Amino acid sequence: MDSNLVIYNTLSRSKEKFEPLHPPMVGLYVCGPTVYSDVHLGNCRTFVSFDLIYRYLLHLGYKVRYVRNITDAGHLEGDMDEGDDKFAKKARLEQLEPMEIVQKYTLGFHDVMRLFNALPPGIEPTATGHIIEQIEMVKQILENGYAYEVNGTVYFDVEKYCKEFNYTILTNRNLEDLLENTRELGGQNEKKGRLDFALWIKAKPEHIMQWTSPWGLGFPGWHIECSAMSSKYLGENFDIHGGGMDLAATHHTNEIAQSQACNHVTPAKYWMHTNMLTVNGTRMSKSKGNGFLPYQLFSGDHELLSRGFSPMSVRFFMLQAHYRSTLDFSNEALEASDKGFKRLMNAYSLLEKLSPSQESKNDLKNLSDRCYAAMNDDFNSPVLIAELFEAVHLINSIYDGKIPATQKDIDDLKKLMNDFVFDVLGLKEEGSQTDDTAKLLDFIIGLRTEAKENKDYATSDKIRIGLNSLGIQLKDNKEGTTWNKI
RNA sequence: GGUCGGGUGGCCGAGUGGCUAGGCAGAGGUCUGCAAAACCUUCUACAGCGGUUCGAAUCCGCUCCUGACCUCCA
Repeated sequence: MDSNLVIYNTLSRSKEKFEPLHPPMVGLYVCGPTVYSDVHLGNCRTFVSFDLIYRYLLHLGYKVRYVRNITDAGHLEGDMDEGDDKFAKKARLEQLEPMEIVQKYTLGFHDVMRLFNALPPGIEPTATGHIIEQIEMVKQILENGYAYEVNGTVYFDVEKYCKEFNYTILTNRNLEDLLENTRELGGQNEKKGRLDFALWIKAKPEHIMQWTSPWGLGFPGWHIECSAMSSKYLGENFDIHGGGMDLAATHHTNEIAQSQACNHVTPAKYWMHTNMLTVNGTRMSKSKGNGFLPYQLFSGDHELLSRGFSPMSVRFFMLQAHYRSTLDFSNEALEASDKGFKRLMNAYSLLEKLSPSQESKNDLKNLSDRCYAAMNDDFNSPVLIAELFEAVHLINSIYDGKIPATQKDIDDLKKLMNDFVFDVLGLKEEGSQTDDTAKLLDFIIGLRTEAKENKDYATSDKIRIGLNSLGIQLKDNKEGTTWNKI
């Protein structure tokens, strides 16, 4: 299990050789979605990025336990002192039970992940299913002296924590600046320090989601759920913790503090953060209202889109950028990716039709090595894709009879494409045709070939153009006519 | 205001001291009844100004522009 994988660790702000704590096991925790509305595309990018990471770790032979939570409780909205729960609020608006909201959007999230061909995590714990664990953790933090209770709410004592630990270790911010510049929250403030955050929040009587605790009826703070669930399933110290970059400064910073205060150990060895998806250079986010919903993208039902794009084209589009770079979203960029993706898949389908030669000068080992080198360099999928287009070029040339290839070359190419296109990048062929369609098309193509042989080009063009308008593209080659969906 | 990132050809995006990815689009050609596809060729950029160096898109400095976080967000 000695891979040459190098991972960028936010903790050190540098690339580090990946050495799991207990090889060949790898513990991977990713902050999942808050299920009070539809996932937007920015969320999807993060989960597609971690799907790539998960898939590559699996491909290398690691036994990965992948945990991704569902936040379905206690996620505060707006001012902390109001103690409003997002689920309860949305429920009032839609006249639904909070758990109906949770169920609806959890199912929607899973549907979208399936469309993007993202592997499901091994464990997908919910915050509401782990109230006891969260309470236990809060109790331990209180016992260790890093928290205090005020009127049924428990706060984490950041200033005390700072005396012993580096609170801003993830983002390297200056503590005094933070103290000076953090917005003073309005209303009567119960907190001792401005940076203190809630571990447990007292619920108002009308609050629907609430649980009994040693501090009365309430609900957990946002940050504690990830700490409780990651340590439950992966241990107090595990390999990789991931999430969107926007979580680093607050959520992950507080997770580290909670784990330190509770278990006296930093939770994860490697912290990985994926960058944002932007629209016209600005971050796509729920609060900005410029987020795309996945179904809008698939159907083309959005003012910025000229048409719909398939989930695999979008996945390919995302993978053409590195996970730590921002990716700007535009109709034009999607068109480009869509064509590139189809070209890649077309080359794959040609693999079955190649005829081998006795000799060749192809160096498939070298190409394969370059593919691994790309992925080993912090999961550099854009470089991997560039290498795969080398393979596309080679396959096309072999098919055209311009470059000879032995049967072994062809087998190696198949393995390369299967390994990287399907297993690692997680792409798949779309719109799989039924046998009936294929038979039908073979019949129609036969008619057209007859027409062509009779030089009845009016009929053959009519068939070609007609099929084209139905989304079937015909291609005349030396050996005959092939077709593919546009 | 503080912290951390960016600015790469028509577009998207890698690279991060010399070998100057890749995709899409554009141009020319081969093939073809036409078309498409494929192949070949071509177009060849690193915000600006200085500096270091034999050599810089890559390192350093300054300037300009821009993004994220600091407040719920992947």
